[in-house]
Amino acid sequence: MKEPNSPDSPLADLCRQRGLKLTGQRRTIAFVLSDSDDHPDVEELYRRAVEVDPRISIATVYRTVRLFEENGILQRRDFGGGRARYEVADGDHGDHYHLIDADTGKVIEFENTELDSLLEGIVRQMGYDLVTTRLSVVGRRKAKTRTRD
Amino acid sequence: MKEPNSPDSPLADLCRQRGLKLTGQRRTIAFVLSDSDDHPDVEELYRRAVEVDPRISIATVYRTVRLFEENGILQRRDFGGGRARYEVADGDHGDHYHLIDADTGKVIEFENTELDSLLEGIVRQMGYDLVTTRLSVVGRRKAKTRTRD
DNA sequence: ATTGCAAATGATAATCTTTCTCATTATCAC
DNA sequence: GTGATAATGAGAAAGATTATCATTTGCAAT
Ligand SMILES: [Mn+2]
Ligand SMILES: [Mn+2]
Ligand SMILES: [Zn+2]
Ligand SMILES: [Zn+2]
Repeated sequence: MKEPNSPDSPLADLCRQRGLKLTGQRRTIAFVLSDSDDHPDVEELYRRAVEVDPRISIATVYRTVRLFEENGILQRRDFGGGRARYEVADGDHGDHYHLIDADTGKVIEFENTELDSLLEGIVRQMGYDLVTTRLSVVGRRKAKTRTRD
Repeated sequence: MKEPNSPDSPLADLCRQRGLKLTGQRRTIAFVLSDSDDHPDVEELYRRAVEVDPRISIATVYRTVRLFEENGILQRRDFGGGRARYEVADGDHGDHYHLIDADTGKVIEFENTELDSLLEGIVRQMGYDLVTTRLSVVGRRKAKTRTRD
């Protein structure tokens, strides 16, 4: 039987670069993650992975996101819904923050270098080196025009 | 049997002001919270409450912190340890942020008005009103002097 | 002070997310 | 290809929080 030899996803390559064993399941999950530009939780990743390869278990998804996070491939996020959410570390965009729409739950990303350096400076002034910034703001869309009753 | 008529804690008064029924358990939990200046989780609150009044259950502590949070009396915090932590809203100090020592887990509070207004401005510029800021930074203490091996 | 009723409590079961266990399977260096 | 080793699948287990329900309690009206 011939292998189609389809090119691996960027994350699968990263996986190999880190010396991690590249199993079929990891290849699938890496592909799904490379293909995502949102912030899926494990349940959602599992759904997407099963569509690519049905012989995958949710236990492996849990294991894989943990492995990828420990190896700097993924970033874990907490938007307060009780389940961890993930996104690719160093995708096309670098470090960024998240604004969550209070009414819809929609996640909007933003960057701000002034915020970066302000936080860095505050922490330094307190005698610490900044390791991690965990920041998300919840906002409600401003009504630009008053809606009539 | 005469009641000592001990004065209620600030939080118990707040509880009454909000029209919440002031049970013995709530009085105890309110006292414990008023007496705390750290960020205890429910398990820890339960331990402290039991020392004041042993006839209290952890279910009631869970219920009460939720009630207090819904009524703006408590603020829930997430420092990433898997359990929610609580502190009095509008204690002697107003809104503040948290720096967590990466090595010891110690929580250090800080305020910064520049940070307040920068976040407010960023969110406004994106067309939203700021509802909640969820921010904690993890830092590692800077070694001021090199320790010899 | 007593009564009555709605609300709160205690004990424990259930839920939800994540991790662990262990027998089976697959990867990859040789 | 073979073998050592690591990964997987299925389900149990863990840990935090919420739900259930019979019993108790606060408190407002009498
Ligand atoms: Mn989801
Ligand atoms: Mn604790
Ligand atoms: Zn993001
Ligand atoms: Zn605090």
